[in-house]
Order: sequence, then structure tokens, then C-alpha cells
Amino acid sequence: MKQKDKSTEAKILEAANKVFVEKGLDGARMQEIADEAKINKSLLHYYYRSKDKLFSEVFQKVIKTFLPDTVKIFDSEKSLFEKIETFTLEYITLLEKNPFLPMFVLHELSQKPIKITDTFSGFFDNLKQNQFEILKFQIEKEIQNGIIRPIEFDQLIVNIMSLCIFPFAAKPILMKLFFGDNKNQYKNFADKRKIEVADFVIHSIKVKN
Amino acid sequence: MKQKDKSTEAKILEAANKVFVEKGLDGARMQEIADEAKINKSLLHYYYRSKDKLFSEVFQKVIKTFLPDTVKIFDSEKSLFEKIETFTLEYITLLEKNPFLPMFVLHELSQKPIKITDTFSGFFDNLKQNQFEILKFQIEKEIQNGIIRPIEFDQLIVNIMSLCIFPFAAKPILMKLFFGDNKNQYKNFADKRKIEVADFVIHSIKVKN
DNA sequence: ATTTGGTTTAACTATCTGGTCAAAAATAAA
DNA sequence: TTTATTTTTGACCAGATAGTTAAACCAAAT
Repeated sequence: MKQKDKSTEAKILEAANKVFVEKGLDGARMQEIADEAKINKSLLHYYYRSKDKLFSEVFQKVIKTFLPDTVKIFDSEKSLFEKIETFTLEYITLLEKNPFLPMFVLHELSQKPIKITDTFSGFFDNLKQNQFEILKFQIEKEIQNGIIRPIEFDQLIVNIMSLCIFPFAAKPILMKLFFGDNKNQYKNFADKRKIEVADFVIHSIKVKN
Repeated sequence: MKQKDKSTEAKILEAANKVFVEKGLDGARMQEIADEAKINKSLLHYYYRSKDKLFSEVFQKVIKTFLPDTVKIFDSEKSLFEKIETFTLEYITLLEKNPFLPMFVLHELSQKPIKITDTFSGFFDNLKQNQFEILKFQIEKEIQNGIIRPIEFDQLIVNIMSLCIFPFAAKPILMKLFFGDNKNQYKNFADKRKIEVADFVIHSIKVKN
């Protein structure tokens, strides 16, 4: 086999990523992806047989970004509060660089829950057994030590995820609701959330004396 | 004009609502809506000229559900904490009855931010001037009185919205992450959130002494 | 009974879209 | 140079889909 020119494949993936993430699987057009990559539409099918196959490739890579290494923060010697501060800061910063990502992932997963979730169920399995169990244990310990109030692990994690992710998915609503479509005001608001979220969570769970 | 048979129009709207909310504008098919309403596809175009027109009708009604009367709770004599408890309970209960609603609204608004948001900007305007200002004033007063800690109005409201809405949009992820696709476990988790959210928020902002 | 006007339907159209194919172009091997 | 292999392209196809149209239907008014 000839030395394969990777740049075409890469160009396609890049273009597909952009179009899929912005328009969704249903809304994306193969022609638009081809245009974006500045190649012939047939080449898409030459490298990736079908739209679904191409989408799968993109989606898998996107998921790796969405469920990031940041989770490894949970597996460290830091205190729970430090972990929460570090995670929320880093994760919100990550999403800031990929603002369409939350909406895309949420939408596609709710459209094809069965098929796609299976694609990356491996991720979840690993996650659950490693970082997650450690964090759960730490939380239970801090509850027993009276450092944080009693709260269910699931609820706390979902609360943190909600506070980080939702504002990105709901950006158009928030823009109208609070900032009258003023981008600067929104930027200001979004920046503050990098510490606001941890602040809000820690205030909620920390036991004062 | 003959006495118009409203039942056909109503059947169409009902069917369109179901299909659009589940599949989105892009994913929905006029034929599927016709089938769902048990009528001929041509009738769709007879009553609502185009797919976009039909979608508009549906979307407007959906928005009225999504931004509910529940907000009127904010305009009452209750204490801030009572308002938070009442709102989160009622709103989560509402979403429980319309679980696809959050995902649908968020997705469509992020697809066509300009066009659609304009459609119902009236809602926002009214909201902002009435209930919202009252609530903002109350919060600022409670901060001054030392009942709750200092926190920005915007951030607090977005936090509450996040905690209520996100879990519905992210249901497929949460199912995998925490409950191994076990519906009973998820149901149990979701039920608890009706009080968990208010609990979490109030713990975060209440000043202890 | 006939007319009238809104309602419903089946058949059809134009267009879009994912996908194929064979040939051309480019590149490597002989 | 010649041959073989891989990459790229333009033309094309089949199926899907939003939307049209003309005719049938039906209920009320004359």
C-alpha cells in the first residue's frame, strides 16, 4: 500500500467535526462537509463509507473531549474542596473553548440513546470503577468527619455537572433573559462562573461551626 | 364560512407537537406527523402552509409551557426560601410530565437563535419587568438583612435553572453513568431532586449563626 | 334537488440528498 | 518508460421529502 496521505483524512474529520457539532447529525449535509474540507463529496464516501460511519468517528472523538482527563483530578491527594475548585475551573474553561459541545452531545445522545451510548459505554465503565469510586469514598469520609453535611453522591455530582454544563447549552436563552443579547455582559457572567460554581457548591456542603 | 371543524386542527397540532418535540425540526417528517394525526399529508399543508409554519405554531405553545406560570410564584408574599422550595418542586414536577421538553427547546434555540428567539422575545420582556425585578429586589434585601450571603442575582437564578433542567436534558448520560440503565434507580433519583434542588440551593445561600 | 364552499384525498412534482461508478489523475513500483 | 495502485473527480442514480393540484366528498343553504 502506498504511503497514505493523512492530510485528506484529517481535513475531512476536521470539517465533519465542525459541521456535525454545529448542525447535528440530522441537520448536517455531506455536501457541506465536503465544501468545508474543500474536497469532492465522493471522497467522503471513499474514506468513510457512509454518513453514519463518519458521524461515529466524529462522535467518538468528541466524547473524549466531553468526558475529559480532567476527571483524573478526582484521583489525587487533594482535599475535596480543592478538587471541586480545580475541576469546575478546568471543565468550564474547556467548555468555553468548545461552546457547542454540550448541546451537541446532549442532543445526539437523546436522539439515539441506545445505539450511540453503547459506542462508548467502555468510557463509563472505566470511569465508574476508578476515579468515581475513589471520589465517592472520599465524600463519605468527609461526611463522617463532619467536614461536609450529609448528601448523596449521585445528587452532588449531578449538581456540579448541571452548574458547569447547563449554561453553555442554554446560552441563547440566557442571552435574552439576562443580558439582552449583549455579548460583553454574557462574557462577564460566564467568566465569573469559573469560580462561582465551586463557590456555590462548597457553600452548600461545607459544615460551618 | 362553514363552522370549522376544530378537531382536525387540534389533532394536527397535537401530533406535530409530539413528533417535533421528540425528533426536532430537522428530524421530524411531515408524513410522520400526518400518520400520527391519522390524516392525509396534504391536510397538513391545507391547515398550516409549510413545515416551518407548523413548527412555529408548535414551538410557541411549547415555550409557554417551558416558561411557565410557575414563575408567578416569585410574585407573592412568601419568603425567599419558600419561593425557592415551591418553584423547584413545581417546575421539576412539570418537566417530569414533559421530559423531552428541555432538550427540544434548548436544541432548537441553539440551532436558530436569531429567528426563533425573536418569536417569543415578548415573553422575556414581560418576565423581566414583572416577577423578575420583584425577586431581584427581595434577594438584595435578604442579603442586606444578613439572611442570605452575598450572591449575584444572575448567578443564583442560573444555578437554580441549571439544577432543575439539566438532569432532564442529560437523562441518557446519567442513566449510564450512575444507574446502569436501571429505570427504577433513575426514577428514585429524579424524585429526590424535587426537594434536593431547593435543599442544595438554600444550604448554599443561607447564612448560619 | 341543486348549488355552494369548505374539507379531504390520491396522484404527482421538484428538489434534495446519501450514495455509486467508471474514468481520469496522480503516485508508486517494475 | 511502462505498469500497477491509489486517490480524486464528475456524472449519475434511487429514494426520500416538502409541497402542489385537481378532483372527490360532504354538509349546509337555496
